[in-house]
Amino acid sequence: MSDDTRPWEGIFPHRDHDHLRCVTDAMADAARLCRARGARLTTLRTRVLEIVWQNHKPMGAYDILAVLAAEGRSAAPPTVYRALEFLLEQGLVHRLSSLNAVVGCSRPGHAGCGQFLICRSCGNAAELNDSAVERAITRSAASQGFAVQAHSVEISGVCPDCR
Amino acid sequence: MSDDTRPWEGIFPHRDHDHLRCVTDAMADAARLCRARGARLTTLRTRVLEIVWQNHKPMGAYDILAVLAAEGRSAAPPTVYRALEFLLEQGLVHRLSSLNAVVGCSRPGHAGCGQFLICRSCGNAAELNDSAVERAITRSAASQGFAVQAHSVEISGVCPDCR
DNA sequence: AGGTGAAATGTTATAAAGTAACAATTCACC
DNA sequence: GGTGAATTGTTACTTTATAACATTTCACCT
Repeated sequence: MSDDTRPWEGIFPHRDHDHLRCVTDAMADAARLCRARGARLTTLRTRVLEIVWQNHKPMGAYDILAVLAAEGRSAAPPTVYRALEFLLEQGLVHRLSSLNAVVGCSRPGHAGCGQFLICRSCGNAAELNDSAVERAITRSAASQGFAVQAHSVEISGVCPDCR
Repeated sequence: MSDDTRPWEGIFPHRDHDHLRCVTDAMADAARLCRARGARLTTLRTRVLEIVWQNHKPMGAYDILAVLAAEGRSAAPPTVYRALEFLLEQGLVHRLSSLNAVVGCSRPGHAGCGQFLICRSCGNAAELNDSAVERAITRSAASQGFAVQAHSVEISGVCPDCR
């Protein structure tokens, strides 16, 4: 079964996973996608994306701002919100509205907006992309005659490592 | 098939539905549930619930505050947030984090936290309670070894009336 | 009925999250 | 190198939410 036909399920970030790999992959994906689209992944936007990818914990705009400020970079709220706006448009990060925070997209360039498992203990979040969930939601809305434009699924609980 | 075994699907609020009935039912349910639980549904909390039920549009805390203030009642943000905290605990309203707003629970006293269809055109929101969606989410989380404590499903689009 | 303590509400102040508006700078393109 | 659009800097502000403490109300007891 090819990677494109099998529903992609995702994995909760393990305590001992190779996170450097997460970061380098994410940055490489971002660069590739933006180049292909003619979107400008500037220094600032790159840095904000790196900060978001520091770990798998959803990060608030003001957390990002604090990191930028600590680096001596001139930064105010709009600096961060505009960079995030770009990254959201490009599908490089996702916004978790239940946390007022963003997290790196683990599968940029692919369709679907994912489901998010958020651990209340360690704070990590995992992006799933379960086609059964997507289908159930699409069907449920369709049964009401409702035209879906976007949806968010945010699941709060305790991850395997923390149990 | 009884009402308890059939998955309850919900209905998007129709333009011409009998809204007075929505309100009286909701207030009666709330009174009954709180009495049964020994929870104190005070005058203020009752009034806030009525305001939330004015219509099917999710309402922000400061919108509620404005209504209370217009009625001459002494009100500040904590007044509203505390009333909402109570109503949320009792499952009488739901919070839609994508809108920073709350909406009346259309099936108080029943399990499940529902899925929400939010119309971008008219602003109305409908609570569904699709067991297929619930099941898909539960399974998806379980496949990751993730213990679900709560989840939210917020679906944005266009309702049947607005199409 | 009056006393008592916990729950609820009032009040003031402040924190946290997000945006508007305009100036300065950078960058792709010519 | 010149030009205009996109990006970033900067200031000020709006919206959303909470902390802390004072006051009032209410169920419960005697």
